[in-house]
Amino acid sequence: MTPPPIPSTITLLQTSSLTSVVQQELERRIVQGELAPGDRLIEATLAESLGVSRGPVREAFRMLEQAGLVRQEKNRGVFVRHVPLHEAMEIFDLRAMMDEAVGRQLATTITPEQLRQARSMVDAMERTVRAGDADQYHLLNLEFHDALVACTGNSKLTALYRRLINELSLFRRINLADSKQLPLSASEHRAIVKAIASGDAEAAGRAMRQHVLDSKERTQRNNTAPAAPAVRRKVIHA
Amino acid sequence: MTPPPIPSTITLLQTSSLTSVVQQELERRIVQGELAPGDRLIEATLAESLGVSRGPVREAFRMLEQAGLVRQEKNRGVFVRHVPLHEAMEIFDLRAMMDEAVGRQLATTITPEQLRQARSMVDAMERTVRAGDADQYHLLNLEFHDALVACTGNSKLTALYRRLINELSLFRRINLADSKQLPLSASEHRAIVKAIASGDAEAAGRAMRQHVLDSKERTQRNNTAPAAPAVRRKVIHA
DNA sequence: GTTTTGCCTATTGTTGACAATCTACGATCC
DNA sequence: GGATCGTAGATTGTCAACAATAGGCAAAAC
Repeated sequence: MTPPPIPSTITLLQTSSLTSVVQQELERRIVQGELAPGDRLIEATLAESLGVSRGPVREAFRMLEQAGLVRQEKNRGVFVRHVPLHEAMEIFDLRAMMDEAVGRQLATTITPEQLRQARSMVDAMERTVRAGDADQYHLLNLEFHDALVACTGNSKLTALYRRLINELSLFRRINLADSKQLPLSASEHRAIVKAIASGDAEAAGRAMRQHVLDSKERTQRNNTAPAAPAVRRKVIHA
Repeated sequence: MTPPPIPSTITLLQTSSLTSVVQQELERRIVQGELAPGDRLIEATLAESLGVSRGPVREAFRMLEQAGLVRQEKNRGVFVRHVPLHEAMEIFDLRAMMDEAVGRQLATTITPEQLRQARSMVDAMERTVRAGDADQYHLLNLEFHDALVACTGNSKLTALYRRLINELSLFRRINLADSKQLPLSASEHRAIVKAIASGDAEAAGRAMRQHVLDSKERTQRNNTAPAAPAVRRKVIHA
């Protein structure tokens, strides 16, 4: 009778359990930085603030743990995970691997429509560079890479890629990169799209791989103690 | 007073919650095939048979869901996941990617001890080939590749790799491969170790990649309908 | 003054009960 | 005979209560 009974409401009730809602909300808070690495998540507090009981919260914790966003210590609690530098480096290596494969594949399989979208995203990034808006650039950068991965149609790859990006967001000073380096990053994006458009798989793969490894390099440098000349700091192991 | 209070017992109690035990047990049953794709897991039944309440079972379900081993339909239940051919192919592509990177890296970083172990595993596999024990070969094969990945020291990579292998075990007829092909697979392993030992990164990467892609190819062939000569089947999209 | 010991509180681990939903089966109607 | 509806049983979703553990604080011992 009611033509469009707002199917979104139906699917919402069919798919959304309290657990999944809590999981998504916590994931959002963690990835966006509202909850910082090391923060402790208290079941009862969260449950009350979200208006649910502890059960769904605990189940959401178990999901986030598998996703690598929190760490659970028995009888002690749940903490937002701390991603150390060396693990961030590992993740960059994995990204380099994946993005190289993405570039290679897209060089031969990308559609005109996808190419058009990629170009418009690069355009948008160049505009934010000129505007000097580093935060916005960071967002567009994530979207750009995510879109390219999604273009491959490999859902497994896409899912794993997104997880890695999520985890990487737990690494502290990831992109306080000087705004000096934005133009460089943007031009690399331009080159990537060009290589893909040219249909040269090897070149596209190389461009993607190198872009990620450059990003890794920059992160490495920005997070390595400048090491005061003659003084060596005491190293504290976690 | 008690000299060795069996520290394993202590760590066991410190780390093991009912949830984690249930999770491990279910994972074992699924990966080893005791629970087959499509099987329904009933909370109350499992809880009773394992001697726990439904809470820990539900939490374990949530973990297994994130690991890709089960699928949860709201209000309908939890089912062992069905990995369709196309997804298995995606996983093989991811493995090809990862193993190529593993080969490249190990060519320059493998230690003499690790090399010795790899060789002894290849020896063992060749013995099972001569004995015609396909099941045992399959096990050793998994161990061999797992060991190589672990040798890289990249824990993130290792964890993801293991997850993919786990999921792949949900793909039905994965290795009913004719025992005719075992010698071929074994000789490829020999070649891989040789390439790694030679220190030639490119060659080692190629050998690993090709080995996985061959495996993918064989799986593809074994699972594609023989296609009655002149008749073309209607394709059903999921 | 320092260390040890024993409580006390906050929080997590686990359980059982209740409410909501789905599935199957049989009765009713056409 | 076939389709629709309604009811019953089984199963999941959610909750609140109980048990067990960890961490802090104060009193006692030295």
